[in-house]
Amino acid sequence: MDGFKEHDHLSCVSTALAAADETCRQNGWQFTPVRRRVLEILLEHHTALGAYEVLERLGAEGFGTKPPVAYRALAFLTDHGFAHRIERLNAFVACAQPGSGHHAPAFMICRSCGTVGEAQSPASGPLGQTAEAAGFVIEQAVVEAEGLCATCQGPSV
Amino acid sequence: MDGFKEHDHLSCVSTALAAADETCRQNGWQFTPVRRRVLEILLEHHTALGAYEVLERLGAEGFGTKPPVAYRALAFLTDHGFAHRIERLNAFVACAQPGSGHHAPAFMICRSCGTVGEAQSPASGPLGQTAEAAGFVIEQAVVEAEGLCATCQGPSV
DNA sequence: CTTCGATATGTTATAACATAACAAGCCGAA
DNA sequence: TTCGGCTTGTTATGTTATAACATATCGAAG
Repeated sequence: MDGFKEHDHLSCVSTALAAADETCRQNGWQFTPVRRRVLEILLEHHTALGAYEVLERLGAEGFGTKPPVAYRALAFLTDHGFAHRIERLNAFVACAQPGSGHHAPAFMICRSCGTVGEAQSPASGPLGQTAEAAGFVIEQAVVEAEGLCATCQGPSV
Repeated sequence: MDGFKEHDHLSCVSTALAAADETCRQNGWQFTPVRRRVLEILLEHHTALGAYEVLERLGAEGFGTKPPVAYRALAFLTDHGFAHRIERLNAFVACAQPGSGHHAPAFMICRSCGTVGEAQSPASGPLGQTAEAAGFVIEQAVVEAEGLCATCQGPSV
């Protein structure tokens, strides 16, 4: 599910939650209430949320109100591949490909509607070649494209 | 000059400064003392510097001591292609390809020595294809690979 | 030469993002 | 039942970034 297409968002959410549940159970990770709730919050939209926005929601629902509460849950989710940090925005999105054996993600950020789409990363490609030529070993890559999604390009295009 | 290879750093610096001088003159941009000095500071190393590190240097040299002084000079440099912001590090590097008609840069960040190398961005490549298929128009892309440069891989490799 | 507008520099103050360090609760295994 | 590991919560602070306003510089129009 890439967030740009119209889709059944309810099933999109429930699929992701179920996948997280399942993965956690299999690995012995604790999918606690805060963690689950933060994932749900991220899943509500296909846009990225700042840690403080998430925190505000948590606080309003009776969870802790201090930054570490949000940051820790977000760290859990990103560490285990249930969410991603978008460096460009200092914000977080739910992973759009729950359960897909992980993958170096690349993102497309619509500057108009804020939707963040996820794609496979160009692990090979020109950068990989340049890196190889330089003897540089890539361990992790941030690939974030900003632009306009099809919907936001409007009728004039 | 890619920062990973050994090189004549003095000429590396002077080339970049001369290119900036020249480009500014041609375009009627003011290459003022703060701006020039900030570029010099960034050029001292092939690593990224935080805005506050730059600011500290400026303050010690009689320039302003408050954040906007550094941020404005850095904005000037990045806006005109003399430096780049590295999102991953919330920091800035001098552009390694002064004068090269610009270019969507991709970066290789060595997590050991901090050196930031610059390459051409994979404008085409897998992400470009995915974007095109989705009707997403890429306006700008952040591509930052983190890993180990050849030197820092040590003899064991 | 002076006054005006554009640009640049500097300041104060505050916003936004992030983490270290410690205390308390929960829960399963010894 | 108590010990150890993990999770949650807190206080306090650190780091990165910008808005808004004051001052200065300088060339062009008057």
